[in-house]
Amino acid sequence: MSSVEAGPLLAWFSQHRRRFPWRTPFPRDPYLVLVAEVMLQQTQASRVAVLFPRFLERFPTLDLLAAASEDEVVAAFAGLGYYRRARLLHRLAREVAARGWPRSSSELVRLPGMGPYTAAAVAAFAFGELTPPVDGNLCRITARLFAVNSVLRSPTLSAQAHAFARKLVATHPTPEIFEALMELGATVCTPQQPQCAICPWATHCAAFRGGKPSAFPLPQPARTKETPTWVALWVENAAGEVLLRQLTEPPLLGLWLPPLHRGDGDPQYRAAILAQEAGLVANPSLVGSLRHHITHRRITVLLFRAAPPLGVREEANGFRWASPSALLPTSSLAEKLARLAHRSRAKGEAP
DNA sequence: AACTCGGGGCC
DNA sequence: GGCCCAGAGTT
Repeated sequence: MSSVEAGPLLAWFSQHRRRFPWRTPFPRDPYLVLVAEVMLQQTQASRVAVLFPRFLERFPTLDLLAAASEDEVVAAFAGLGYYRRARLLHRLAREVAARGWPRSSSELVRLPGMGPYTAAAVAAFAFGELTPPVDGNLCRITARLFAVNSVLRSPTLSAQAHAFARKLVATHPTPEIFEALMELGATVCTPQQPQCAICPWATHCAAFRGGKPSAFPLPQPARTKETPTWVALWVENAAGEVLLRQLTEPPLLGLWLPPLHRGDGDPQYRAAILAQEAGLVANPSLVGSLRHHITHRRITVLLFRAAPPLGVREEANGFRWASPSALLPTSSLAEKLARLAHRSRAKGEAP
């Protein structure tokens, strides 16, 4: 590990640091660090930068988050994905509101939603602890610097990354080192086409000297991919409300969406089943399709439209009417479906 | 150790 | 298209 030193990294970071709303001076407000780090789990910073301010406006303090209902918290997470994070964040807020903040990573890691990475990050950025948060960036940098033949999230590579960061921070004892490492990984030592020409450590990097920096870490084993077809039913009443149903199993468990049929069979028949379950007599008609990706699934959604029931605003079991702006736990899929429904209506297709 | 869980950005 | 992202929980 030898000649790789923190100095060049910190010098580079001082010139190339990106501005993010959670990057306030150290030590940071633990609540801000918490929300940012949970959102950043498996989510690119540019994406979090869009939704982080909205969430903090909705829940400015940990006590307000703890006082909210779980559904309100999940609704504020809409569009971020991995909604289990929102539920765990809510549980965590209630524990901390009741008992106060643990200040060490070894205690933080026992809280819901806090794994080794997030606990170390909160401890470092909010409380000054110098235990390295080991994330994908640090692991990738470590794999390249030392030509480690491991896949990204293997225990062996994580251990080497932890040891490397610990040596670095020993010479410059500031949590800024950890943020600089992540920034280098996110903007220079990137997964594909790393920018070795501007890397402060290129001359010390085994992967760079070997000529193929992107060969490290080793590629992940291929995932099996599914390409299911879902059927969705769009029903809008005279008040402009849309019929929604809560999903009772993953994926998207607990979220409110237009009624979905996620089985197999003839699409028109599946749409008729949805209409029947919703207590509708109208015959659904196809209005269009869209693609949606979640984890290893590449989903085609066929959207059908059906007329609302006349008169009474009935809500069959598990269904409810809601205006598009209603604060319900939902997915970005809901917005895609709404856009498709309104496009098709604008083109004059039959309701 | 292997799976599951969203969604978007980037090639 | 395929790959990956400031991971954690469950089996």
